[in-house]
Amino acid sequence: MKTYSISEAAKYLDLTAYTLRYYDKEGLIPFVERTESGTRRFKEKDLDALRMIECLKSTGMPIKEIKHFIDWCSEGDATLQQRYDMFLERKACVEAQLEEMKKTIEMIEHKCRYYQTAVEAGTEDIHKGARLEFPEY
Amino acid sequence: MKTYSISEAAKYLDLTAYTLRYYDKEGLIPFVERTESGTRRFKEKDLDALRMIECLKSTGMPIKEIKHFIDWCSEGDATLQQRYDMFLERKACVEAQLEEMKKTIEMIEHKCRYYQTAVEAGTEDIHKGARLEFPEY
DNA sequence: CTAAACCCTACAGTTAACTCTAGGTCAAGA
DNA sequence: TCTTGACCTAGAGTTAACTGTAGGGTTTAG
Repeated sequence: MKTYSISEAAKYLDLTAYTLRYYDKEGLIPFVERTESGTRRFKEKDLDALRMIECLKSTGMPIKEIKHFIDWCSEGDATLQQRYDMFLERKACVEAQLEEMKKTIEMIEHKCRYYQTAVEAGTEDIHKGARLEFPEY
Repeated sequence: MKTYSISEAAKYLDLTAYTLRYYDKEGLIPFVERTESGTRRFKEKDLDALRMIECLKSTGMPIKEIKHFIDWCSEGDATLQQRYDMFLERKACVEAQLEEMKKTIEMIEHKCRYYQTAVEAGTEDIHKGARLEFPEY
């Protein structure tokens, strides 16, 4: 079965070897095995788990909470409900973030239009008389 | 014209007074005026500017870069193009984030289905034979 | 008039998530 | 054999963005 060194794994995951050692120290990847001399060997399955960790991280989940999930995984079927609840909560969280992001895009696009007009006119004064526009900033 | 104290402003913006003082120290809100005795008074317009700052922050823009934008605003029409470019870049950035978030939601939803089935079955073994499913984590 | 509840600054402390250094081991090529 | 490069650990350092403290001034309700 093909395995990867820490720097190869880092490259595939777009992380650094430092980061992977840090994750290991924090208990996120207890399943990564070592050679006799102590070198980590990452399996395909380990990379998949790390992709899941990166996914959770991208939802804003702190590393300590991700560790709880990893611990639950090691504890087996007794923790299935916790893990299910966790993912439901993550789903709600990320969907809320999505809504926030839509509002952000609205505001940014508004500003793009504002500045496009201003650049064309050569001055911001063109917006000074507008009723509900942001005047500056 | 109605104005707000730092703690009132903090309340409306869902921030703390500490954070507003910190933003001031970092040069994000040079436009906020003071009373004779040195107390900050926030105008409606200042709150709008702060909402824009929060918007930029939510796109992942660091405070030092937001300060550049604030500086450009103070420099007037000569910096319109920079500001326009900045918002175009923010737009691209946040749209990329949106795409990432869609992938994240996909993965999380997959896990929700995975664990729902497992909880119903009382064991994760139900997924052991699946071809392209993640086996664990 | 006084006491509580604000406000201020300067600066120290915190937290998360890395990031790097020092000092050492190990495996492969010239 | 020797040297180069990748690996290891422990632990220190960094960075961003707050968060809190100490010491002092001001405003307002009773």
